[in-house]
Amino acid sequence: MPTLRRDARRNRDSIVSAARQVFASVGFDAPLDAVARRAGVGRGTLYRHFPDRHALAVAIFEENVREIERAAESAVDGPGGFDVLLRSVVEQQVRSPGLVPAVLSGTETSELRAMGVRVACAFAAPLRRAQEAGSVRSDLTTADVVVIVRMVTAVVDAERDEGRRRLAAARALDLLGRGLG
Amino acid sequence: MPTLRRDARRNRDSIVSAARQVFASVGFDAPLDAVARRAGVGRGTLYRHFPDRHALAVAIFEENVREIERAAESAVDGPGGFDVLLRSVVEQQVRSPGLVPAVLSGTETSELRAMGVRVACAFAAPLRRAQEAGSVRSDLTTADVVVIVRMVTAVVDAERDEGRRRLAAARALDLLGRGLG
Amino acid sequence: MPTLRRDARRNRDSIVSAARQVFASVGFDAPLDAVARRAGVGRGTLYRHFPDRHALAVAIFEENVREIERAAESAVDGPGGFDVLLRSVVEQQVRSPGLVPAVLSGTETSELRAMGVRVACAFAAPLRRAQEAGSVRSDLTTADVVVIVRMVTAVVDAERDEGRRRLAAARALDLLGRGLG
Amino acid sequence: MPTLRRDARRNRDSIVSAARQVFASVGFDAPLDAVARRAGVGRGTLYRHFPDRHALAVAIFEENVREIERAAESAVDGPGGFDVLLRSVVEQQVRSPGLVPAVLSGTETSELRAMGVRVACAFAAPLRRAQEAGSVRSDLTTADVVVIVRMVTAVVDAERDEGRRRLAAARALDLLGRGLG
DNA sequence: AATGAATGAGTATTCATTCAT
DNA sequence: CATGAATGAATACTCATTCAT
Repeated sequence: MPTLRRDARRNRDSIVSAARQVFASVGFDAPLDAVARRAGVGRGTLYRHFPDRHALAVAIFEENVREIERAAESAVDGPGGFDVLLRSVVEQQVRSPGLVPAVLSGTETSELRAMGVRVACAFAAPLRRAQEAGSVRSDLTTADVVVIVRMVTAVVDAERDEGRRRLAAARALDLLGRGLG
Repeated sequence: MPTLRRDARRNRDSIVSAARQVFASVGFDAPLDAVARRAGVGRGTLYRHFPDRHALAVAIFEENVREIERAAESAVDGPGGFDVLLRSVVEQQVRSPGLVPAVLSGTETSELRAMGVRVACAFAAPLRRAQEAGSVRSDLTTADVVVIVRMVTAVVDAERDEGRRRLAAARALDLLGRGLG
Repeated sequence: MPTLRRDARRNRDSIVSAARQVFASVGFDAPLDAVARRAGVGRGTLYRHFPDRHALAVAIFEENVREIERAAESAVDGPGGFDVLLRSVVEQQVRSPGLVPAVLSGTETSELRAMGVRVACAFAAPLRRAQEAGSVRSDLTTADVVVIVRMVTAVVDAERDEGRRRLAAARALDLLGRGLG
Repeated sequence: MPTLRRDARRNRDSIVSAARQVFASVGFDAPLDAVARRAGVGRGTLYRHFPDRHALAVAIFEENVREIERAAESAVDGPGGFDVLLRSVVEQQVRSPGLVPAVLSGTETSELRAMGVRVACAFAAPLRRAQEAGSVRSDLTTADVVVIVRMVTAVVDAERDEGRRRLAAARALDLLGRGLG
């Protein structure tokens, strides 16, 4: 469905946005009704756009991934691009609570797996440049980057309050950056 | 309940063990019925021992924490004790899948918080010794250790198969140990 | 609506034909959506032509009844006309599966009742001729003919496959024709 | 489940009885809620006993078939046993409206097929005796008997009112008994 | 006029929790 | 005490019908 009627598009967007908020405050197992209500649409409309909860998670992540891809394109230049990109991804996680269970329960899904690949790809160039500049160890792969994001996200998601989430993220990045030794 | 009739004790243990298995294979949101059935007890019995799902999670973690405390006591001696202890905790996570949602959804609970503290305490002496020996950076706190465990667990729990979980754990520990730079 | 714009007419026909197929394969309680989709029209169009499921059933039966009336006109001549007509009606049932629930649930409707009357009328002349020739017992009424059709239909509709439906019809007609004694 | 707790048994029976009434007055597609309500039990109880609508139909038919089997046992004696048995089955249909859709929609099911076989078996001895006495044509099989029952049932179920149902049954039996010729 | 998006009432279904046996 | 039957609130989901485009 590349082209969607204007109003349908608006509804779809409302729903995804509502899902973000509801999942953030109630959890990923929130009633889908609550999502529909907050989006201001009927049950059926929700179901038309997203046949199940998982489809909703995919849509949310899709937006996140796209944002990461955009960030990757802007940040390609210097050797510090990797760090900037990583921090922007972490910041995204700080502001998007409640999605970890979605990731975990859906690891199997090919869609989510594909998104992981896209995130890895987005990091490819900046990572290479940083490694060439010597600011990142040379055996780090893009798969490792995804792992790193996952680690930070886990720490972040242990907190509710945004400020504390940001603090937790910083500490996690610090531990990761300098190593334990 | 320090003293429990022998058979009641056996029931309780069956239930916790069943809960481990069920949560591992179905997920933490499995029907409690499934737990009771696998434990071979009636609904009422499960209910008598554990008023709700959370109590079950606490009981499971209680066993885990106790195991950690035991490991901490055995490993106090050398400067490598910290590393050994950390690895044993990680190994425990490798073998206990499906509990992350429990941790995440229950972070607020005082019981779980208390267990975090106990884990931190268990690490206190080994950590201090490792820092004195210079094998671990001196600004690392026991709270950081809990954070580290959380990070590794998140990576581990992205996999189902035990072998892959162990591999994932190793990579996460490697990233953490040597740092990104 | 005797006069209908050419394209509207085509739409209407597509819908009735689609309804036949869908009711046959899914059952009379199939979603009307499925009918619209198979007809290649929008929901609204289906709705314009047929305000509800019942109207659709009526339209299908209307075609059937008209076919019976045509058959009756061609077969008026000989004393065997009754038998030929009855067999052609039965053959129609063999080829139109899934309509029994429609008949049953809609017995009350005046439209369907009227159609029953039309079927009875179609049989009037052939029946009289057959009775005069002595090949059909004289106390048989046209109402009985409708009953007979219903009986055969019930037996036919217990089968899915067209071949078996035809076989079942033959057996039912045989039982009816020769009596049990 | 050969032995069922006394109260559970009572509930089960209430449900089947309620289902009979509800299906008779509302139709086989009545909301299951209505059945539960009329039985005076909760939704869950209905589901515990009967996982779906079909299971309910099977239970109803089971009672019917058992009644037929009992009738068959009492009526074995004379050559008129066949006729008596057939009439008692027809009378059962007269008093159990609304089940035809159930039969039709479930023809495929092995349970229902098995019940058809049981009905056929019940008729075996009486049929043989009647054939030996010459009161029933010799090529009639027990499968034909099931067909006959189906035919009568179809005619009966075209009426709502019990009196008219009985009348319709009589006419159908008459047509069948004497044949059309 | 045709389309298909939106609506929401109606129904199915699950499962935590209570309670009779 | 243990059991598992019963309950019903909560939730999922479908689909007839309306209506904006």
